[in-house]
Amino acid sequence: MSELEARVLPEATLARLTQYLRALNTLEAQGRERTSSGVLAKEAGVNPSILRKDLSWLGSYGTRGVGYVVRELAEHISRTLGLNQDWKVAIVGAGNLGRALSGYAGFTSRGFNVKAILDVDPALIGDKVGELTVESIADLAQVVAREEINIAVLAVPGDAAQDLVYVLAENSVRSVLSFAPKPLKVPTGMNLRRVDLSTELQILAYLAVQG
Amino acid sequence: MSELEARVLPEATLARLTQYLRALNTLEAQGRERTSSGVLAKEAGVNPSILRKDLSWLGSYGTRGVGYVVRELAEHISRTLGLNQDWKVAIVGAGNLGRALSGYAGFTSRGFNVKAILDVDPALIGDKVGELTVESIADLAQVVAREEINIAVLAVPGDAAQDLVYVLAENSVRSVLSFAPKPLKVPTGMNLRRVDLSTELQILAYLAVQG
DNA sequence: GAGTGTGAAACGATTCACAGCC
DNA sequence: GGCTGTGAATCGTTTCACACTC
Repeated sequence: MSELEARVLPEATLARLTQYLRALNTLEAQGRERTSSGVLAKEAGVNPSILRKDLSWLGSYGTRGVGYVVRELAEHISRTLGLNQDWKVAIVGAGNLGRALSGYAGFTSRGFNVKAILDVDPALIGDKVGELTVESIADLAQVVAREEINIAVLAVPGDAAQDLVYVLAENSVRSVLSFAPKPLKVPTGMNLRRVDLSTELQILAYLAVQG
Repeated sequence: MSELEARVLPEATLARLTQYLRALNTLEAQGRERTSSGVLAKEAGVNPSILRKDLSWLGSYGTRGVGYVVRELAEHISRTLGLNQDWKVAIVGAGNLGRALSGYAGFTSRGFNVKAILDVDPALIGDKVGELTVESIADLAQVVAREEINIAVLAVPGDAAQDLVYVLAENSVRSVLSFAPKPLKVPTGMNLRRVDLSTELQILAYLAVQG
């Protein structure tokens, strides 16, 4: 049951790097050319110590006694995260959530382009969603090839999700973000991340009871 | 040691308990009355060892050499998570995401009821979203009181989110699930959890480059 | 024999604290 | 003097392994 894959960056570091990037953009928008781990950490909502440790995975990009050059550091993190290339996203599932995600700003920024939206339901196929037209999941292979999809977002009910993971894998989609409430098995070589909204609510409920 | 010591579940355990609950429901739907840590762990996508350790926080509810009674264990986890009470949810932000969430099954199950949806934009106020009518954030205090809201879901742009956290806190909403891309400061006593969709995509992008 | 419950070991992530450099 | 970069200490989580119970 090895999760395998020699991963260069620790998972936790990876998640924070995206926050630093956002914080650096904010600082740059404010006209700041340089920053320090203290300032940046505050903006990103973490402590300076872990920030420096995280950055040390990328090599030495700061100057002792001075700090970091905002643009330089942002560029370097971007490159590390693979954000200097274009990502083509397909949304699988054209229900409420799928439709909302297809237009969601967080999904259409920084190199992520939603290129297609698909569904199984014949009643939905042909519908316009923003600039896209809902296509059939039966045509997934063609859609993936045509749009050169490299990331899929699964916004379908739990039962359908597992099958779709395999279909996507067969069509060389190797990165999937799932909103299905169930844990999914993934073929080796596929990266899957889950966002589980009802789990989040349940955790809040517990914390509220404690509070 | 002390019996009076507040027993707080580790965060990681808490997140998994919700998965066990879902797995138990699946098993119950299959007509199974009893299960073991092995079977349950497989269904929940974790290893049996951590499952037993997690359950040990709740006390001893299994039988050695036999396993667990499905319904009994589910009931016990439910109670621990505070799911035996009713939770009244307000969605703040009636854009695409807010609308989608208000009808999302994961949000309307297991004791969570979406009771209100609010926005700042006068153009949206009065709109129907499912059975709800969009109300003004200016009326938040009344809405919270009227519907006895105890959880808020923030589906607004990043800049608006921080102010809203304070407004919610002033109105005694102590649990918030935020979809804003920024880390937010929270007043003491407030529980906030974040779902950051663009971070998830960025992590996938990195993993894809690695793989 | 089967499977739980739990100390102890291993692992991983965070924080501390300071040497090194500007 | 100020701030980075990083080993060492700490803290939290997961895995192991086995005593114990049915």
